[in-house]
Amino acid sequence: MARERKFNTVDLFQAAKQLLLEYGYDGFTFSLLADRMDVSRAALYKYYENKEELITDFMIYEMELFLHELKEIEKLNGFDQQFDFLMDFIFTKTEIHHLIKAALHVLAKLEQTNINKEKLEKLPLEMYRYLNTFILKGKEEGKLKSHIPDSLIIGFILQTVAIPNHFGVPHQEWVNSIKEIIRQGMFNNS
Amino acid sequence: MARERKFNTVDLFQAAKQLLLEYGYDGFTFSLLADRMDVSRAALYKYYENKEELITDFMIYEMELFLHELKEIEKLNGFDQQFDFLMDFIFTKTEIHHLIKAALHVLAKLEQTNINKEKLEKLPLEMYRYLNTFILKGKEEGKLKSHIPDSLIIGFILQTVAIPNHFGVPHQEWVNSIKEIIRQGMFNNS
DNA sequence: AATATAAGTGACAACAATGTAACTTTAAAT
DNA sequence: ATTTAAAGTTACATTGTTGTCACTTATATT
Repeated sequence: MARERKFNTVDLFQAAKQLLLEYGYDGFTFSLLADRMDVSRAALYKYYENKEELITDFMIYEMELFLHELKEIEKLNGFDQQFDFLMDFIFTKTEIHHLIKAALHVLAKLEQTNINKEKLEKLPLEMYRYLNTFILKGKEEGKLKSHIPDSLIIGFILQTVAIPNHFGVPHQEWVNSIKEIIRQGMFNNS
Repeated sequence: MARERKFNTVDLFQAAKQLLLEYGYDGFTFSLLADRMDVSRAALYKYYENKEELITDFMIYEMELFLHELKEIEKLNGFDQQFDFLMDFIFTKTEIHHLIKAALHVLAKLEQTNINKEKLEKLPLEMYRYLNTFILKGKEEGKLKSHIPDSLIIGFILQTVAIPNHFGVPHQEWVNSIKEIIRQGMFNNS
């Protein structure tokens, strides 16, 4: 008994993602999104009470997807292979880093009453906890230095994707160098 | 023959800095700044044509200050001491990292006509060039691995200040661990 | 004391985003 | 064919920022 929908949620999130990466959280508006979806602005209000709710919904979707894909790591044996997988994986998902940052930005402003707040707060922690088991494995296998805090190891690895390649070093060389620094540092052994 | 000024540029920049870090570039408004300075909004327009001009002026001031203080590094002898100085220095100036990011954000939107554009573009490069001589020294002394791109080494070091310390690791342990990772990596030698 | 002039203010129009309410359209169910 | 209800649109009031202009205030110079 209802009319056909002009757009689906996945397409909407796709467009929202592009706009968020292009304009940032503050630059993102319903007008922009409505235009891009060829739909009236008011139509969006049928599904989302406001910008916050739409964006938090989108972020939860995006981070769950990321976490789901990350779990492929379990299929690999041994820490070394998993380390390589993780590094390559996050470099195919550089956007997630920006989105997580945006998520923190949103969280700071979020109304206490927002339904999504709790869920959105949990997801980064879940990711950390998940990666933590990976770190633990590395330490148990004697691969990772045991005296370095787990959270720093995780943060360090995730942060590398945000290093700006101002001078256009070729991607593979860039990634390989980063892996080497993480593994053995940038100093020569003396 | 003129009335006394209610505020000076340094105080203004101080307030602007706080507001920028608190609200981000987009959240920063003349109303906010005027309120904080106990001055009418229109008064600000006597000195700056718009938000862009004020913020770019401020950023140039801030980055020049940073660069100036960084040059203390020249008083130290040998790469090892300079490395330590640099690491400690950027950790006393974590805001500069956010400001540089904001600067890039501004640059992207800046009108071609903006007088400050050229100058603002040059400063990060100047900083890179300056740090580059430091990197070169490390390579010449045989301390730094010569096959890792200079720009990555610099970016890597600068980026470490942005790693979020979600779990509140004590500052000194945090910084020391970062130094160790940068120097020798997070893997055990095998 | 008079004056010139920079410093500062208040008020206005223009613009854009937000959220809502009354309306129209479409298609499935009866 | 009629009804029903969700999908979508148009139009409006509200809010806040922006930039500008005419105006007032204060002070150094004459």
